[in-house]
Amino acid sequence: MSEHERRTEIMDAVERLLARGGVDAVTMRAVATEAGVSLRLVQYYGRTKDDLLSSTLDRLAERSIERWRTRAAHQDANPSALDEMRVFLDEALPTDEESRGFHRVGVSLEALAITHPGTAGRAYQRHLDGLADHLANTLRSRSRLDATTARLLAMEVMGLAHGVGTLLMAGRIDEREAGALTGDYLERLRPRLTA
Amino acid sequence: MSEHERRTEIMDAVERLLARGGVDAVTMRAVATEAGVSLRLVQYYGRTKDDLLSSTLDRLAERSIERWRTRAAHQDANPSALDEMRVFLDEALPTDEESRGFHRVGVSLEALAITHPGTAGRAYQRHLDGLADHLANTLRSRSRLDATTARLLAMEVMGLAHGVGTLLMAGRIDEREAGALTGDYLERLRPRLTA
DNA sequence: GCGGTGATGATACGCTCGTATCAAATTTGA
DNA sequence: TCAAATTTGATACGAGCGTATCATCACCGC
Repeated sequence: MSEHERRTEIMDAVERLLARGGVDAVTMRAVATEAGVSLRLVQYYGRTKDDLLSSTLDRLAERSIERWRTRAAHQDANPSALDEMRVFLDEALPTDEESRGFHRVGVSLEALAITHPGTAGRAYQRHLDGLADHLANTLRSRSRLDATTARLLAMEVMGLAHGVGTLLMAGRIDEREAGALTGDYLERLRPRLTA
Repeated sequence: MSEHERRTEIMDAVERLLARGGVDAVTMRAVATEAGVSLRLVQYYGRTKDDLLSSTLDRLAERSIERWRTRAAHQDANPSALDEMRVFLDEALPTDEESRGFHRVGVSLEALAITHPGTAGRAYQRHLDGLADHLANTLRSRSRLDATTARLLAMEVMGLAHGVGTLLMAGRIDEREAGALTGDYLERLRPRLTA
């Protein structure tokens, strides 16, 4: 097996552990077991735990942007800004096991970024920045918002998605309520995007 | 010193540690050092770590509701629903060190609730429920929203506050931008609350 | 005065963690 | 082909954790 494949396999194991139990579940030994290799191997490819975590997180950040972009591409050929926001919110809300795993990663990463602003925390900030750029660019190209307003609105939608996602996962609202909530939110947003 | 005072002092130490470094920073030994007592004493009053954490978190949840309510009481004698939401968002956003500590607690608690739905996680859910009830009641008494809509809007505002707070603490937006963001959000909300 | 009951302190145990060490196996290049 | 380099494996080490144990101290009704 090539070096790159091995490394990919190990990072896959890290991702699965992250999605299942958050950042606490990622120990060198757990990664080894999950990947079906020895502890030494995890050390060999990941050098240190921080290295392993932050490279995995970088890969995950790229994937989360890609995920939303490809989903948007499956929509209408020329979706409105409101449509794009709707797709983003639908995609971001943890309604199936995969996106719940995604949200679990995001939340434990968020905690890491805020309480231990080190290597891994920086990966979360890159994640947020990448997502915000994409959202803001989308808004600008599909509405008449200026750059500043678009960026702020992108942040608002991201914040809402994160917060409502947490309420959903904590069982404070159910999936139907989350849909009604975002639907109403988007209706209030409509005049701002079509003006 | 009475039993109750000792217990209070130890819970205070837990709160300070929580605000400073999140839930990871709360170890039995760290609590002992922070409170200036011996490890044995922390065990004596807190029985087990889970007990200590969840009782401290319950106290904190009550305090967070109280905090917002007293702040709202300092406003106009008869504030509108929109005013109340504005006060809540201002209060919830982590703009000073105290509210940043609060947010740090909330975030690491959120992670705990989602990845380890045990004793401590349930305290977070009580926190959310208490806050949501208060917000929804406020909305109902000061607008014409029906109970269902009011509850959903309360959830939306809570979610937004949490998400935007995280963006603020992660340094993705600054305080001025957060103010502009919530200001714009509330303006869009106005017709819904005054209709 | 004093025995007993709760409060306090010092220390130990068993576990898991990240990381280091050392040896064996495998691949590689001239 | 064979020595050097790379890759894999088993195990050890020291630190920090939650918790348990055991001895001492202080108070208080009698």
